[in-house]
Amino acid sequence: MTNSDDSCQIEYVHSEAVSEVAARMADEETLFDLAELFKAFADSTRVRILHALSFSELCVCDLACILKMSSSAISHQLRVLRAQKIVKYRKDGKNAIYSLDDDHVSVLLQLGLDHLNE
Amino acid sequence: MTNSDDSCQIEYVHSEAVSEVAARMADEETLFDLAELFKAFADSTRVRILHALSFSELCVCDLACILKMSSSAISHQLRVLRAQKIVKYRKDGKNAIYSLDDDHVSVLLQLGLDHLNE
DNA sequence: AGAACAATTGAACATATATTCATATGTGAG
DNA sequence: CTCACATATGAATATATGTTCAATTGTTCT
Repeated sequence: MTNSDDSCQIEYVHSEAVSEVAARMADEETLFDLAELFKAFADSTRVRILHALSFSELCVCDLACILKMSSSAISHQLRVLRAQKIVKYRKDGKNAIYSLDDDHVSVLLQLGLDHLNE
Repeated sequence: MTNSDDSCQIEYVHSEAVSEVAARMADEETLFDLAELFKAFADSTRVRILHALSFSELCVCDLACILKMSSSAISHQLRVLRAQKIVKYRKDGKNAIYSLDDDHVSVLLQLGLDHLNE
């Protein structure tokens, strides 16, 4: 006998584990936001930007120079990173000096690298 | 005088910081792989799968039940997670029982949640 | 062997997104 | 004020990606 929800045949699966896990799941909005956060790290240009900023604060032009990309492309990506509060910046004359927003960011990057090297 | 590389006007930027950072940058391949890793976390379905697996090992059908999605959709996403060695599985009769591959995964998820709650 | 089920996979479609190009804004120098 | 420059932004395009649907594989049970 299948459940009316065709994606869930409750009679056939590990119902104890399922109900326990279902009860402990964080709300969807939180997990959605978490995915949005990881999306900010999910692009090689942005990862390179963050990796560069883990060594020193830098302006848009510096980043463009280091990554050999246009300032426009960098600026678009910094917008994504700003939106997730992953980087912050201050204005210094014509320049916008960017830096990592907090320690979580370096730690996340390092943890990712650790995973790759396991 | 601008550099021949139009994305890099070395005379105008913070050349000390730029050259120091450029020297310390990890190779592009590593950073590309790091972005690929984060991509695996950059989707709300996959985040929900991983969050669920952080409580208990589960088969595809269990996950479909918990997330109220088709087994096919879940399976496609598990493929992405397997490719990054984020989840592992064992066969148990008709079922494939999935679990998180290592502790890094839970730590990454938790660190992400910490960032959201700051 | 044949039926039922779990899981996987390929193709297709719809949506999201990264870069480019053109343009706009704001700042400092002359 | 005007020019040069740094940065930001909107539109457009090309590419990547998530889900659905259909079909396949592999297992258990009779």
